[in-house]
Amino acid sequence: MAVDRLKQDQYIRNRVLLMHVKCGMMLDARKLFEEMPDRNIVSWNTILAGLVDSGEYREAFGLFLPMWEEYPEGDTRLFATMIRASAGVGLISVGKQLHTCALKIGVGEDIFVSCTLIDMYCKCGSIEDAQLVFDDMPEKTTVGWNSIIAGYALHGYTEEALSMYYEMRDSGAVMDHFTLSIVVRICTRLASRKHAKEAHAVLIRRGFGRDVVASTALVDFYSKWGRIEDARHVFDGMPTKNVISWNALIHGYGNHGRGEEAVEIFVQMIRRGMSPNHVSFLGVLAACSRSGLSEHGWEIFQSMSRDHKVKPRAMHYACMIELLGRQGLLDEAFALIRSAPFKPTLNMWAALLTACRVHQNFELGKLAAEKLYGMEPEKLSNYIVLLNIYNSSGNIKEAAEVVQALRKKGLMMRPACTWIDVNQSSHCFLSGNKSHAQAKEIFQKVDELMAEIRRLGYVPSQEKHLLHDVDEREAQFPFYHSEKLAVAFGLLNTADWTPLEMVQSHRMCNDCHNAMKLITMVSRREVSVRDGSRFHHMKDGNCSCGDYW
DNA sequence: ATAGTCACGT
Repeated sequence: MAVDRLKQDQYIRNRVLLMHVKCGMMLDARKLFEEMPDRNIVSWNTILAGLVDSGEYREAFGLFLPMWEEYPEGDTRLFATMIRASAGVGLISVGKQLHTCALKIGVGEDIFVSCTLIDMYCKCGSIEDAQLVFDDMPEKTTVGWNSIIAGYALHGYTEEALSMYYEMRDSGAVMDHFTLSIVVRICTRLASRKHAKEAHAVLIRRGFGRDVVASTALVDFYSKWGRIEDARHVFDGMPTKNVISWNALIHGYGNHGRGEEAVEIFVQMIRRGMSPNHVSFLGVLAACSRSGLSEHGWEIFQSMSRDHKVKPRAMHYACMIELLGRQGLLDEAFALIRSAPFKPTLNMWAALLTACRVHQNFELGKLAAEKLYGMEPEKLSNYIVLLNIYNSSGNIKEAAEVVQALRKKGLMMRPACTWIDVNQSSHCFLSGNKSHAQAKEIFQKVDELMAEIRRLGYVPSQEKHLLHDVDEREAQFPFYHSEKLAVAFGLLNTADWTPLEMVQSHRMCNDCHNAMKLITMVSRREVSVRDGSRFHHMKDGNCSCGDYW
């Protein structure tokens, strides 16, 4: 009788512990755990999982050995949790050791352990080890597939990730809302709408249309692929929305140059009682800057810490610097940099540099560029920014020196590339590259287009662009930049009036931007170009970016 | 009774 009572108490104490853990009340949870007279394996696992969930990895590792001493036969839950902790700290050596131990004591084959191992190896950078674990799984479970697919996507192996998804589908494995969320994210990074539409259809058919995460992924997808109305439609149909959903839509409107709507959504979000986070502010401030809504921008910037307890970070400052920069208020922008309550960051200098590039202020621009160069000489993007200003100001000698320095450090520069979706398949173009089957026609078409737009007053730039082509000398001039090849290819292979949609790895150069706008006039086509951070919707000779990018 | 995989920004 008394034993039953004790057991019952232990059960209740574990439930109370779990409740605290699930509510994130880790201080109380730890206290409860330490004061427990009768800890069992469940108590240990509960507290450990809680610590890992809240990112307290050090504390979790501190409990690992004491627990193992108490239960030397090992436990699958314990190992799954600790492997998750090593993914959290990003230490593959720790994860490997746990993997070895798990195998030794015979819990390494467990499905949960295998799945966390796959995830851990992916997050720690070894997709090969993850693949080995996956291959060894006697039965490929849904979570196993999800983890390996997400891993490939995480590492930028987008095509591989997509083909693994189809492999999963064909294997008869059950797909869940996790799978489809991952696939939508993969589609977001691919130059094809076909797969995403299919994923969207599967999602609805399988009854995951109401899932917050999958729907948010769709909102992001449609907005990144130029279908902001579709994004809005998905968003409006979501029964529950969280901060991330709102943020996706705010960023979507901002990226489409529709600042008023971004602000409207932002205001609505607050009205509905949702607390904006730093990502929300990033989106709405960037939107204000791009649409020239400087008053809204300043008001929101000031409301951050005043009303919402969100401290402006460097990127928020960078947005405001951009906002000033667009208005040509370069000195004010410089003053804002100096007034920041922290050391100015790269992004802030980069924003100033862009403003200087557009407004042709090379003096301040050079200062910004040198700041950047000095701050993180090992970082590739700094060289690119510096290269940009040298390219833009025609300083080919300095640009070449930057490229030299870059090579010396062994930093790899990826060639500029543009994808275009034509007749449901995606084509990739590299600047100056003649390997495409239609290369001859394409180059000819570019020449024709250039001649046509010259009549509209286009003057080809004489600048050289080392960013585009480090190795191919003949393509150093911007005539055959990847975006020009892609647009020529699109015009050749689609019916009149078909809008052209392209994605590229890099920011368009001035010359391409100019040429592209004029091409929309001579060809009577709409062209949209997306780079890493914005859309250019071009029509009748104008661009949605307002010539500032 | 306790465990694993997903979505927004840089």
